[in-house]
Amino acid sequence: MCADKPVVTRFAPSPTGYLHIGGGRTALFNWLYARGRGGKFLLRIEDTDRERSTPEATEAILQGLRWLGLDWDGDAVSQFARKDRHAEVAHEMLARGTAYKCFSTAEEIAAFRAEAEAKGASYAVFLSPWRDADPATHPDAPYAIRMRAPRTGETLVEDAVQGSVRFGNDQLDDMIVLRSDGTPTYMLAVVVDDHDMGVTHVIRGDDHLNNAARQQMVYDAMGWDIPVWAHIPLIHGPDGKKLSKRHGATAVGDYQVQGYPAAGMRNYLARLGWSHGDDEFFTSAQAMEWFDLPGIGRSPARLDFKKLENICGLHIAAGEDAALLHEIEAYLAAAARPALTAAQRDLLSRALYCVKERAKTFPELLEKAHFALTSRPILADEAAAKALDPVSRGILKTLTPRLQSASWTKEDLEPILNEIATAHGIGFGKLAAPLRAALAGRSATPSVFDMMLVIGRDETIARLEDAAG
RNA sequence: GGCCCGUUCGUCUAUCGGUUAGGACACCAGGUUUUCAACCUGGGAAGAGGGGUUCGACUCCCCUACGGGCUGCCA
Repeated sequence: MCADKPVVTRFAPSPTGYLHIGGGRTALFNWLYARGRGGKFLLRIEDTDRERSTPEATEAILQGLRWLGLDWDGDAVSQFARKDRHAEVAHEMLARGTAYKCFSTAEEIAAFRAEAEAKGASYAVFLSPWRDADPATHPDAPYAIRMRAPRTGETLVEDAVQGSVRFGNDQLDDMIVLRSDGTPTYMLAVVVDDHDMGVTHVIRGDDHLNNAARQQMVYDAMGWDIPVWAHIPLIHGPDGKKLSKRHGATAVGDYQVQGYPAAGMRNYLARLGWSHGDDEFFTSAQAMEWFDLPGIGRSPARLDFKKLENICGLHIAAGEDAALLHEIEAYLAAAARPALTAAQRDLLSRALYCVKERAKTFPELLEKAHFALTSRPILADEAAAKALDPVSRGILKTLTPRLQSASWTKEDLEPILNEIATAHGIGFGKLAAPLRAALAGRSATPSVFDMMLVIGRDETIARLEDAAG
């Protein structure tokens, strides 16, 4: 264990697709843990599978991390680029006698497994005949390097989340560390890289819990310190099944396109499988301060979009205007929606105060801010059009002259509108509906006063005259 | 098949042997209201099942059921 050294964590995705939301949470946990302790958060791209790894996928992953605001220290490490070092370690294991050359072919192994299965064997651990072979009998043929794993006893994995987990060594085979083509396997590469990168805490999905036992054997074989393990449960879909495409958004990028704020995403994801008492709504700074391994739960969590939206709404409402504007523009670009014009940008920033508390996502915020972003003539949607009946239009007509001379403050506008309503024997609500329709072309908008203040007197009067006809 | 992990309201979770099992989201009913959002009040809602251990188990142990993971010259 190396618990007292400065913390170094890492996120190690394989670039075979987009950044999965579960991967995003794993990255978040590593980031929080390191950042909260003044440690380092490293990124390593596990691209040793040349068939499936693509540069596009790598870029998609980096993009997802950037959007989530998870910054890593130094440059992302390419695992593939380190293959010579992996091979070097494999040969060192050979020299130490903790690994051996295995000349069994893939066909022989497949045949062994088929036979074992046919006999209904309880397990099919392949025992290489070369483990104890005399080197003099080695053929002049390609060979894989297998680790000489202990055959008896057990391997104890001390996990910060799962507790002490024991594995019978008879369940673990002599895994291959270097393939016959000289390339390293994942089991070797992770260990070598984590060791060389000085990783002290391995926080990853619990699908790797079993792997930890075998990886420990490599650490032992090389005499290296074993990191603190923390295997976190996977995220499931709303139905409790493993999260897959049919659940909708599985990629981090999908959430950006749907307009969720990154701060809300971090908050929600942090709360999924981790808790700090009853705290639900918090900033990333607080999360860094609070995040700890014992707070991580042991059972898989389901995605709950309603709660995600709720948390996101709170973050939008609490957001600082300039930052929100920035993020909204990034959202527009990501969602391939038209960018804001300079005028729209200005209007939106003035409207933010009255729309940010009423939206859970950016598209919703934009819809609420429609009155500020649109321009004459205002097209009323179906519901709004109904509010503009002849009677209402007549009332609007009597309103405009009164607005010409009003000082443009809520204090002054409020009595005027109330007077008009009373004069026509209607409640304020009956007046607000056509006003909303005339000003925004919508039936759900911010307060009519706020809209008037944001777009100003001239625009207000022009829109009312348009609607009054 | 074998090995490993998990199981508290619908969902996320608190509880680390003694609580009327708490909070949040969602839901329902009221309230406020200028629509939406927000907000306020109230409500229903949980320890998978069975054995132990203990004065006392959600909490510790065992079994079963269910869910998940691993079992590759993939990562």
